[in-house]
Amino acid sequence: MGIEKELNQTKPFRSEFQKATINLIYTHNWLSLKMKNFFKPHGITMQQYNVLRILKGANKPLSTSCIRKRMIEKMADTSRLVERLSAKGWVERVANTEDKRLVDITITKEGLEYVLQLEGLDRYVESIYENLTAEEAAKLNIILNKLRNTEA
Amino acid sequence: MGIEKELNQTKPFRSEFQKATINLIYTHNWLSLKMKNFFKPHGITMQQYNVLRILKGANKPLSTSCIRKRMIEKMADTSRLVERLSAKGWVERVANTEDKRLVDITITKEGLEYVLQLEGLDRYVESIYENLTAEEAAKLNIILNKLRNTEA
DNA sequence: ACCTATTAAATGTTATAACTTTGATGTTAT
DNA sequence: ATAACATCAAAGTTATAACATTTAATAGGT
Repeated sequence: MGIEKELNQTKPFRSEFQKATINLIYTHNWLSLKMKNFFKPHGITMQQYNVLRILKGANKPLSTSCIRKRMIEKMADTSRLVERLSAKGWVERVANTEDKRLVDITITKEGLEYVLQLEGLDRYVESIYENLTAEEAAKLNIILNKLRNTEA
Repeated sequence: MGIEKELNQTKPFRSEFQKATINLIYTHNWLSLKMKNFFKPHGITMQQYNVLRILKGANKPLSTSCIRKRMIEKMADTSRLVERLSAKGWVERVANTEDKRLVDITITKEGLEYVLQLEGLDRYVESIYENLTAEEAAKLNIILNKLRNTEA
């Protein structure tokens, strides 16, 4: 049964494809609720954390649009998201000298410390997946990539 | 590579679990963008469609909280969602006589016609999954259910 | 019967995702 | 060189998801 039961569904799914659609949305919801609750006491949203991690990983200034391209969930609103991070003192914005349309965004020392302080996240993520073996997680990754038609 | 490449990521993932987390969020986003674009020309959101389908499947009046429990994405705001459906003439609200706290919500004839008119959705969903075999979709469902620790 | 706790729906509020427009640069083709 | 087009960030607007509060009704314990 699984998902049908959780949604009180009376009729079986028409196909495994239809079921997978519901299952993906439902599981994403289940997962992101957990993640959100993890981040909440730290005073940061998943999106904001994502941007800080991108800047940390890049190790160089990135433009707003460049950040958006790398975000897990693309947002039309990256400008204001960065604005909020800047208000918290976690990033700095400097106009790019070569292309005046661009704004170079850098993570500050405070922002870096903030991200590092959240390292407990990795352990938390592992704990979420306690029901799956590494092989199953790998299989999941392969199937999701194949679904989106990219190489595994 | 797969997801790392799509996000311009420089460093590999720490584990298949971490990768699966990103992959689930990213794939959900990819999927729901497709779904949203499918629904948009029909003047309805995924959430609203979900509620109409729940009412169609139930074949009897359901209370607001009952609908919320069956929704793929639970919303605190089901009251107002139903209100919007009612404004469009797709559902009707009647106070429950036995328990006056409850509101019985029924799908109207117009709402039913509206849902039926969207049946092309099934074909569209199948087309999204053209990269996966039915076996792979089934495997995906089993892994997702196991992740959430429900029977497959 | 009475008090308390619980449940349901609606409402008020806030933050933000989604969409659109604007204005400033930059690029390309003629 | 210039016109047409493309790109980028920011700002305006709107709809709504998220959170908290309110009001009403019911259930449960004494």
